[in-house]
Amino acid sequence: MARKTKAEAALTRDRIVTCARQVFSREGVTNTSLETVAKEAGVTRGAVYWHFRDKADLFMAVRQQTGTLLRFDDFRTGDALERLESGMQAALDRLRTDRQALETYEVMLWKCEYVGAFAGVRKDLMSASSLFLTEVTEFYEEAVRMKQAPADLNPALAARETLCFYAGLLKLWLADENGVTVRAEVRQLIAQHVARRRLQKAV
Amino acid sequence: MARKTKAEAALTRDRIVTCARQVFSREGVTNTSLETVAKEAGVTRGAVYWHFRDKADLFMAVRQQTGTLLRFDDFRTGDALERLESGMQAALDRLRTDRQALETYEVMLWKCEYVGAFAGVRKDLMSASSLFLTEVTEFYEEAVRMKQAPADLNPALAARETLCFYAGLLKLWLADENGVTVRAEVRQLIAQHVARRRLQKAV
DNA sequence: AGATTTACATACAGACATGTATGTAAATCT
DNA sequence: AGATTTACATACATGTCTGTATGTAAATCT
Repeated sequence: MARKTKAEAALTRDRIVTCARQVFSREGVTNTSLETVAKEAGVTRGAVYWHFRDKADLFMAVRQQTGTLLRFDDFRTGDALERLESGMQAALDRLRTDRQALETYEVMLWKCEYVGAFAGVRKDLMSASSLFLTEVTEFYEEAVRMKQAPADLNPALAARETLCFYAGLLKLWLADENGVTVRAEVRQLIAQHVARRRLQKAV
Repeated sequence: MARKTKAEAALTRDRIVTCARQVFSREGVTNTSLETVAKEAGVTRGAVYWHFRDKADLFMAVRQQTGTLLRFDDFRTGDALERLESGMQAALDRLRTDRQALETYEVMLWKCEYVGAFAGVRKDLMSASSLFLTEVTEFYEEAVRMKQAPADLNPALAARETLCFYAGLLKLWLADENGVTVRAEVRQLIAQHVARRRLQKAV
């Protein structure tokens, strides 16, 4: 077949990744055949195997194309607790407005089996969790220093609770298509979670 | 082949379910072939198809064999917040001590793709979440009535936050094999989560 | 401008899974 | 005790997916 330009090849690759995400989201990662992905992208499996070693590799590309959902360093204004809240709000906002992010995370949290070649991905996710812990612990430390949080707040432990909250929120939000459990009230939920860590005036 | 007694048949069925759980846990639900399950159980696929319609049906049986992790009605002593905490502590305790529960929940949360025939199971999980919300909301309502929680606590919203916390905790606990993120401190985490809802004395 | 890659499409080989149909001997029913 | 089910094992028919090997024309390199 006629060789494509580098730029064209890059487009092909991108199309494959995009289609892979959609097919993964429809049929689940394991049930997805590379043939289906290829057809959807208007190429043959040859192209897929040219750009990616196997399905796991393609899955990695899907994740990278979307990138990280939660990026605290995008928020540099406000106190530590405000930045924490903004970060989480932005993450959940992105799920609402960015279909690509929505699909990617639904695949990661509900439509992927972390076994075999994918077991490593789970380690990745846990690394991301560790990073989250580090950052949020710092937020809480700062909040305590600045007297915005009670002095007896244990930053590391509080950060772990926030991690659980965030992880569960993501997972439930994605499954809650009817908005009955959490989707309708995400903003309040996040706000409340952070507010509960703020130092209360004596009653 | 020689026909088995009703009791023997029941044992066979149970063995198949048990082995299915183990194989699911090793290889993931989708990657598991009924042939593998059958071999592991010392039978042929014939036996599997006799007892179960298909893999989804078998998966349901695996879930039912383990049952519900969180059962608040096992705890009838103490105030509402104590019962809430006991319930969650017991659930996480069970994961530690009950290998069957551990495997089942690891399969459900990390090794199953909720697509196709399994999409319905996800609805199930969301129904369980709704039930959780109902129960926990009642706990918080009671806590407010009894002045154990601040009067301005919104029970429904607080329950949703607790649901997120619990869901995330389960998921992270299962993945945290090294105990670096949450496993080492579950007890404190749960205690802290509930304690934060308790009415604080004025500072 | 010629040599060399590249970016795929096509073809091949093999494994594996599923569902059903059929057989059968013993358990259970009447 | 005979008729009927039951609890499987066996056999069959079929589809699907994977990975690799090979072909090729145009892009890129020199």
